[in-house]
Amino acid sequence: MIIKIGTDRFWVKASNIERWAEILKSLPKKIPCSSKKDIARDYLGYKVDESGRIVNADEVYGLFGAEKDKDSLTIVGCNFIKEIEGGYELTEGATELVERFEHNEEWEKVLGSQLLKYSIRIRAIAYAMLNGGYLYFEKGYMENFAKAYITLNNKKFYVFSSKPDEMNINSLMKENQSKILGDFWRRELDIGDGEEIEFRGVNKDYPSLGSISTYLKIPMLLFDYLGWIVESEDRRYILDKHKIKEDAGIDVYESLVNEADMDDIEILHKLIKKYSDARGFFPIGIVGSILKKKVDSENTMAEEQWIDHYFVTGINKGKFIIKDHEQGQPRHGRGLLGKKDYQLIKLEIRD
DNA sequence: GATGGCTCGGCGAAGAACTT
DNA sequence: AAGTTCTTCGCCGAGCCATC
Repeated sequence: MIIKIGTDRFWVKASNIERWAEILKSLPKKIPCSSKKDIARDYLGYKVDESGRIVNADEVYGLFGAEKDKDSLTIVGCNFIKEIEGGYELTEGATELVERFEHNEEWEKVLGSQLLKYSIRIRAIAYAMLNGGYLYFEKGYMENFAKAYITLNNKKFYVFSSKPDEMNINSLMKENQSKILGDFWRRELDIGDGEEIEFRGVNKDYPSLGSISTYLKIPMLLFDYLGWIVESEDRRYILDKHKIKEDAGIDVYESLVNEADMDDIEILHKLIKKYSDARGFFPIGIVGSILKKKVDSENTMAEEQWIDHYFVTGINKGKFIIKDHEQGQPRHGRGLLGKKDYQLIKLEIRD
């Protein structure tokens, strides 16, 4: 599947982070109209020039999501507004943003989270900064974008550079295309887990690099404002894993982090989510077995012992609290410490 | 296959910041 | 002060797609 990537466009003034929330607030949930231009002109009061183009169009176009045409697929923006029969509608993310904005309830986090979910270039940068890479600014955060780079796997990516012959953001986006596309777009676009994808430009093979630093500095400022950016050592900046997990949500975090870089607790969270029933009970034998294979496979301790040891140690340290337990079916495997009535566990994990 | 409208993004000018 | 690099801004040519 070839996915075309349009230029990432955000609100125009970097410091004006309310702009998108304000725009979305003024739109109805369902917008009957025939084009983006109509939304800009009829609902938002933008001027349109004599040849029919929206004046100052950047911040409008960035709000839209993916567009499927006959045989091409283009991601044009952050998926706040999407096309439906007879017009457009606000997405879940947009509705939540507006709601939180109206009550002034940490709406900035919702905005940041949406960018992490849907902006491909932002996902590429966040991916690098969460998986062992760091962003280097010679003179301090957001100083001199042209010289800033991200180091990942011993390679330097000049992610804000518009020079096509440098290692730029397009090179970074190629590093792990599948992960960078992410589950959110996958679900939205109905692209299977195994399906190969490739990012292309809208008009050319490579996505546009024009004014890339102007555009990308806008979310970089938002992330700093949210406290997501930390300086790890001399001018090397990374994303704060805990804050991203807390503020943007565990799903967003996991969609950006390689399993190899997750710790046992993160993987445990993931497994519990996958294997638990609606009440939150999960089969400890099954989850424990997968967990051992993922985080401690070379340990020669017998699996049953390992599982008991892992959970009992956690309980004794206060990291895990058993909220409830019950007997399961034979298919649920062995219970904790071999006890039948501890086959299914409901666990609280304290980070 | 041709037409026309709608976007996209390239480009260049001008402004800002930094060097020499 | 003049040159140089970095950044922003906005115009408009041209590519893309829908429609006929």
